[in-house]
Amino acid sequence: MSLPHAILTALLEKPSSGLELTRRFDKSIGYFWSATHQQIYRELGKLEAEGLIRALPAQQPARGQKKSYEVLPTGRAELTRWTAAAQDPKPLRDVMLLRLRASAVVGTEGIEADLRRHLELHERQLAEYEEIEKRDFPPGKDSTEDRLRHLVLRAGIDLETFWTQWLRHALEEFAELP
Amino acid sequence: MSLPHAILTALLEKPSSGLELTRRFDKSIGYFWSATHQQIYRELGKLEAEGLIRALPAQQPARGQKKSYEVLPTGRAELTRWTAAAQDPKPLRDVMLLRLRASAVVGTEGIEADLRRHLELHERQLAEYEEIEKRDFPPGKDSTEDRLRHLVLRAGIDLETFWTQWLRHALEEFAELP
DNA sequence: GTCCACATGTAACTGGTTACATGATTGG
DNA sequence: CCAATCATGTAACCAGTTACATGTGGAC
Repeated sequence: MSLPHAILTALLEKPSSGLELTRRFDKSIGYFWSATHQQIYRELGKLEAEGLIRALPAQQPARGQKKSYEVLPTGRAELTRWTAAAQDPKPLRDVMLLRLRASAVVGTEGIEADLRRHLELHERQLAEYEEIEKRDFPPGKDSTEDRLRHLVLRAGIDLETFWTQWLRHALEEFAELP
Repeated sequence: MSLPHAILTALLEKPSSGLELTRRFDKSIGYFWSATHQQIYRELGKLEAEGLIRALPAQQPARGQKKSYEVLPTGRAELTRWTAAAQDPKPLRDVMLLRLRASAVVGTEGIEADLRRHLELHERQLAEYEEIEKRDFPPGKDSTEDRLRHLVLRAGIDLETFWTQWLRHALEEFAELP
């Protein structure tokens, strides 16, 4: 039950239409909560039906016509409640680790190339995050909002750093394998 | 499509019944691919229907009777194929980061306590992993299988280390917030 | 007028979660 | 014989994914 709250957050930052939301998810929020346009439209419908958001009065009708939404007070209240409520961290689920474990049983043939490819992907992601940090959080800016957003970006940077380091370590191990 | 391969791996390590698998998932493999007994039974049924595993001939019938499975050659081949095949890393999805981002909009009331709780949980998990490392991977043991399994455990340790450090950093930031 | 990009949606499917049902075995 | 535990399973639901459908408006 997190997608509706991701949408509420995005809409509070700026009222938007479904496609605008999709685009913004591809950027900032999507870095830690991705969503496709189908998911977003479905969820917008539900949120409107529940009275947490409403369509901005402009062009009403349906297909092909842009429809923007804004958050209602009940929606803000729900987001506030959800943000403060305790939630357990989800257990890790990682395919590469599973494959590595499987390779201990069926052999390591072929997996090394994909480890290398993943390393490249994570290096690219890390570079992108560091670019954003340089652009959006130069030293000195420190409103509460900025500090919180910077903290989230920091998690992304540190996570990608972890992966690149671990993947390099893994590749070294592979180089030594008989 | 990873649960069947997680099960194949576990069954190759040791033929087991559904409940035994569930227990072993709660330990080793479940640390990076968790599954409930319902999922496991469903998947065992599918794998048997596809001819990748078979029930060990012992007691046949149904409810209440233990039923153990072993992997057939086709199953091993499928696992080998899957392990070597390239797969893209899944984009990150983390609720706590989303909540932090939301708190930049609706206020930080209440979230700090849960950050603290998560820190404790991750510290406990880290301690557990380090215990396993001390027990199962003392310096010197280094068969290929051991090295691969150690590599996977290392990822768990480094990930939990990342989370504890990041959460401590986050709590320090909160302490400084106006 | 036709094509393409923009924009909103529907439908079917897959995988994971939650709640519950049922039979077998064993210790008291 | 009864309760607890072991063991296998069903059903309903929810969220995310994939494929496709439909309408609008502007560029050429």
